[in-house]
Amino acid sequence: MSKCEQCIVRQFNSLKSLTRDELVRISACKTTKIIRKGEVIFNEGDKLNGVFCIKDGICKLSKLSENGKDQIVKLVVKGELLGQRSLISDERANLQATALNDMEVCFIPKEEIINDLKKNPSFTYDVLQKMAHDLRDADDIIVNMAQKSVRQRMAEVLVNIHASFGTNSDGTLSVLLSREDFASLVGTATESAIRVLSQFKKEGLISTIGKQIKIEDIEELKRIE
Amino acid sequence: MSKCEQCIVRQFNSLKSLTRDELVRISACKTTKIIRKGEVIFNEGDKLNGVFCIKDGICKLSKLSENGKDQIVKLVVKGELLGQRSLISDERANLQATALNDMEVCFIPKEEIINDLKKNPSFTYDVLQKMAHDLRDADDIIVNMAQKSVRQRMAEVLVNIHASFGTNSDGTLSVLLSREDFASLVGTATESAIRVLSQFKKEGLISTIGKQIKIEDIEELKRIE
DNA sequence: ATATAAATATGATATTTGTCATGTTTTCGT
DNA sequence: ACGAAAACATGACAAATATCATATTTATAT
Repeated sequence: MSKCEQCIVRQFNSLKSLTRDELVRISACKTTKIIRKGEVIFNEGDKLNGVFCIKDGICKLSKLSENGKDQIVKLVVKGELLGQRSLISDERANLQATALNDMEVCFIPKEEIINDLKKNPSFTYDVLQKMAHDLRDADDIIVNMAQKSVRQRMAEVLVNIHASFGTNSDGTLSVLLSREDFASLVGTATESAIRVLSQFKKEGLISTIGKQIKIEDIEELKRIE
Repeated sequence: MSKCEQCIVRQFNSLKSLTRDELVRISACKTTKIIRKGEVIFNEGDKLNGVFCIKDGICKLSKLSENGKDQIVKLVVKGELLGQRSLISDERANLQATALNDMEVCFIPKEEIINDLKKNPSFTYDVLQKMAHDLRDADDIIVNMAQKSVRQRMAEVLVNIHASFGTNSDGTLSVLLSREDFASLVGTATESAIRVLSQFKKEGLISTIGKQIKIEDIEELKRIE
């Protein structure tokens, strides 16, 4: 099995602040899992007994609303940790995590990592900074959801995905989402999401290759505010 | 000047995890301010050189959207800290803080507290737990904003204010908000907020004494989901 | 390869919400 | 106590969005 000390993914998340000894210990008890596209990593209400370090792939964090629709709260990619909020609050998961493509994740048991959180201040501070950043993002999303139109939110979602996750060699967005996922990110009905995307296409802001989306005029998309 | 070591408010926030020595040091350099209702404590984009500990009163954290409307993200009351997120991220304030009634706050300079944050793991862990909790709340608000109607959101706002901040002796909500503030919490136009509140009144879910609101049927309000 | 299911797309219509206009009530400074 | 300003309230209408119906295209299992 691969070792955490040598894992490049670590550089992108808070685990980089662990000491060599801590890493060796964690490496010894972690388990690696392959998760197929569409599989649920954990569900709302699940008791998480540790955190997941995403070695490869991407997933969505979503929550089911009373109206029966799923709302995506965040996309989490290779390099990031999953489940740390629940671990820290010592609560059951508030969100569901679902793989958007095939993933490879390492599971680190709670007991191993919670100790480091309480003893290694630079690790804790790193996790704290990450969470402060997530909170800022969440606040901004609240304002957008409350004050912007579906068209504006869709434009922002496209720009953000482009900025955060980049493109394939043909210029299409590297994260492949269904129209339903787009709707769930924007917070609208699937039909409305499809309509807005069709409109963007007509206006030459995006183009499509199959279900892949390519951004053609990012400046104009950013101007939709 | 009053001393942090003896301040009861401390028990309600992360400062409770500081050692006696740390408290004495902080107490010596803090400054106490009176802030009048309606006054801005800090603005979006301000560089915060410390955190505020709210000794008395309540304020709103809001953000101006491009459409010119303010969105309230959170209400912060007596006992809580203000500005900790910006401090940790080392960024300018993302939100504006405005007093909703007369307040008394203590300002603790950044240099004094950041050191404790990096050296005292139990303090850091406490701040981390607080932030994890805020993040969960924010995620839930995102889902509500995206998926629920104005009527549902208003009902939730009323129930939450009732639960979090309680009532006066006559049963009216202890936090007095303008209709505009209600609109800004719900994420809707002021007129729409007024209309929904009028409707609730007609239905006997709430009653009003002047601009004070009294919840008459909380179970039915909770059922509006 | 083909049947079947799922995802995408679009029109018609209903519902929700925002905007503008206007009137009433409350608050506040002098 | 009084007048001006702000906050509250409500109607009429416009705009945004959801819902339902129904094609069409694409993916999937056998």
